[in-house]
Amino acid sequence: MKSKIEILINAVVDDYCGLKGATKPEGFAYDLHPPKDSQHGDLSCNVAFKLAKVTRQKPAEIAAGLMNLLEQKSAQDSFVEKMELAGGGFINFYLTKSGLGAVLLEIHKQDKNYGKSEFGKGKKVILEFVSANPTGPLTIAHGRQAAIGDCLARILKFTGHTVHSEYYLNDAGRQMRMLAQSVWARYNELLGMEMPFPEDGYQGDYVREIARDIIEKEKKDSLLKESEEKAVEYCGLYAVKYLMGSIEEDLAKMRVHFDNYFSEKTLYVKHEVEHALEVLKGRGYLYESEGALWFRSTDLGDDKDRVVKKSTGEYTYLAPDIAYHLSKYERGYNMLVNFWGPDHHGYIPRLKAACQVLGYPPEAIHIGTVQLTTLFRKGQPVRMSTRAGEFVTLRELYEEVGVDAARFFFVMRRQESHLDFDLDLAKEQSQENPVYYLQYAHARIASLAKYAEQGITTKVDLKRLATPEEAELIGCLSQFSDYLIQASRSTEPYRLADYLRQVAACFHKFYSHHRVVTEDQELTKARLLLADATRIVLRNGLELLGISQPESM
RNA sequence: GACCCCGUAGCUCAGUUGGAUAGAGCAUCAGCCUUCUAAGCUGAGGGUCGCGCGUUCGAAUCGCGCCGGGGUCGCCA
Repeated sequence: MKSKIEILINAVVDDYCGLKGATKPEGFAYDLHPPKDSQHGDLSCNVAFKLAKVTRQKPAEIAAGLMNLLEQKSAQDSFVEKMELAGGGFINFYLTKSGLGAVLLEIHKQDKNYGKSEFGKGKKVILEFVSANPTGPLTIAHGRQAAIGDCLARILKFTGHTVHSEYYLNDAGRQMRMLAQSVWARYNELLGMEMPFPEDGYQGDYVREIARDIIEKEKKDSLLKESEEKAVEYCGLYAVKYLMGSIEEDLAKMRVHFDNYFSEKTLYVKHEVEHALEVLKGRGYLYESEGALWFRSTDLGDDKDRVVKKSTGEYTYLAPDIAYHLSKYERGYNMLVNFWGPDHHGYIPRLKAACQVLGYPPEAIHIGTVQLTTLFRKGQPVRMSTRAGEFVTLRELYEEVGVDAARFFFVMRRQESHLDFDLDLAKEQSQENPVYYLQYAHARIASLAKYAEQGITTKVDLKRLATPEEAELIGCLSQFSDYLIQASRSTEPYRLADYLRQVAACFHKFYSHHRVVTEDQELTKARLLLADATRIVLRNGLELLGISQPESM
């Protein structure tokens, strides 16, 4: 219904501008959505306010002019009950009951596709997230990034983007060497050899487990016969394989999907780092100073130029990263989304600068951080320390609270905000737990199915859905696609979680005010259709969040 | 010192990118199950949207300046 009114308004705006001799600016936009207060109709439009700047008139005056034109055009339409001027320039639409309820037929028809859009048509997105170094198990922080990234991937696909999700695997560099040496040291230790543990080595128990694994499953003590260089290299490769196996298992359990794991090492092997620096050089963004190579990132908004190749001849972390992003560009992706930990915050300007040199327009680059999570137990923060090797892993978390609760809690807040994660609440099967609130609504509806003897039918009299609770619920359901587009545009999946809570709230309210199944067969059919439409929205939405949709609870 | 993020009810947070009288949940208090799932619903109390200017038809939202909290600033990764 909304789209029909939108078409109407667009036509009228054009006419009106023509009448006033004004030109509608490029990208002219206005709002049309259900107002907060249902007294203001079913759909409220602020187009007159927006036009005020164009025609330089008072909003109320414009609104009156638009109303005239609207009345002429919509005389033959049956879905608008009445239109009203209000609030100094708002145009409010009151839909007929069948006009309002028409969305239910649409939902029923589209079913699994309801909410899809072509918003992202033509956008090929490469979505990079988690990218945790394979130097230990995934932590809570990675868990949040994983949940948010995966939800966004699902949402972007649903709104018409082509999406490729990727994990950048840092399998080269200093941290890898350190890991290899740590494992090698533990290997020696387990075999009773004297060997000092590296100063900045990884202390966690898992390092010893990897060493033990090598001894038991692979090499026994044969590494001792190799040269140290070879032995350490072997330990490194084995450790990465071992840890990535564990990481991939965690991600699979969390229902997080990656289309690809991109190895940093291949960038060196294929000389893509040199290639990337050549590209920078060719475009005039590279210079030499103090024996090092610098990227002139200040030209593109960074506050300092950055070294890409040290005077020692080694690359900095930035060099392979530029090469990686060049690969993204060369693989044809025209939109970049990266989720990083908050510690990488200061790194964003330089990479954005690099991406612009590589060919991305600024508006195609979405690099954001996901803030940390603090776990709470019995009202007290759970202490986590990576250094001491005694941190709460992602695995411990989802084994304790379950994947549904973990995913929901991780995405329910704006990712730029710090998250307080209440473990007791997430486990509690009670009214306080927000994830159950949604699932409960779904289960309640599912239990109604047995009352629909011949199934859900669309041959219903929509006029029977006449109460405020029904109108509110229908209005809410009709906005699904809007919220998904918003979530896509802002790359913020929490907006979907928030919307679904609204849907559930509207449904619970409707359900407790009115009986669905009554003696009145016509009313029953109409309400069953409404309930089923709600089920479809909840199911599609929960699926996008990667949360199960129980039939009973 | 520079830059970034945050500041909304006692607590945790929304607020549809500038729209109408700022909303939820928790907590507190008072109610609702012989009828479809009470993991739910209804009602009450609770606010200088950190402070001050400005931009305009209109500001919690945008700009500038303060105050308060957090973070980042390596030829580390």
